[in-house]
Amino acid sequence: MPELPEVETTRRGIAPGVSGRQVLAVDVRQWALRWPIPAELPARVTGQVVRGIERRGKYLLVRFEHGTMLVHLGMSGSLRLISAAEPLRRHDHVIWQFDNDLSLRLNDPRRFGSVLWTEAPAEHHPLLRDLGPEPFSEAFSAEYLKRLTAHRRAAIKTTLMDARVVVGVGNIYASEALFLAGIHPARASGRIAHPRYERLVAAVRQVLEEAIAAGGTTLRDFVGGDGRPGYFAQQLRVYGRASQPCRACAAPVRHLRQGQRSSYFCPDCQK
DNA sequence: CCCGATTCCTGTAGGC
DNA sequence: TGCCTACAGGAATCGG
Repeated sequence: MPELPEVETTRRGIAPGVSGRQVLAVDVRQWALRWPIPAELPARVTGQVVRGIERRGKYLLVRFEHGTMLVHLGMSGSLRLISAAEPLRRHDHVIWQFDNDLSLRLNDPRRFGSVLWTEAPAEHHPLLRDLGPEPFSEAFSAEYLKRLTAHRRAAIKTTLMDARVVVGVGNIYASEALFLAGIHPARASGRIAHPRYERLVAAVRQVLEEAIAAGGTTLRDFVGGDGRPGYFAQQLRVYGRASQPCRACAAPVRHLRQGQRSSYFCPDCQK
């Protein structure tokens, strides 16, 4: 599922093929995604040259001279850069045609993704404005987490997945990071000592780095910009491994439901 | 302010 | 074999 590593993998996969290229046409076949695609987007983007592609949290920012296109992959979305001659697939919702005979295609069976357009500074966009720090930035620190959660009773797993706290960490990597940090997913975030937050910050970074290196995690839909799946699923320590032995201590991994979401943890390694 | 529940969507797996 | 239900999950939004 597209969390930070999958979005970053996508960015790295498509950036070389689209940066500096001109958009010849935009074909929207399904306007109703998580948010409606702005009606003016094809006209705004057509004819412009891609200046570069950045990432903010799970959003891709496609920079043009006169604005920024925001792309979010939701939970089943993928972007592939392929030959313009390739036949369309089911759930290919948006097709960008470039001047190098390549086309970028957004495929999203569940349509939780979004494609938006803004001419204001992108960081002012309502969907980006309240985002927390990037996990690899200095702003994401034990001090920051400790202060932010001082009086919070919500479970740390839920807190980690809140994009206002830190961006990019979804359901899979939240479970993985908490395992690495030795913290129980249901522990109240306000009751975690500073040294344990130090471990958590390092764990979040470690698991995201490992996943990026593996090209992301593919459980079902995800493919990178080149159409290949990610291979981090094989390295998952607890996610999806209920009743299988913990890779550290062999105790059976447990499953827990937190706010309609599945969490996985080792009852011996995580307190 | 905080926090948990609900909501959008489709494909798939499991039960009977 | 086929029907039905549960589940997967990012994240905005709503209600307490």
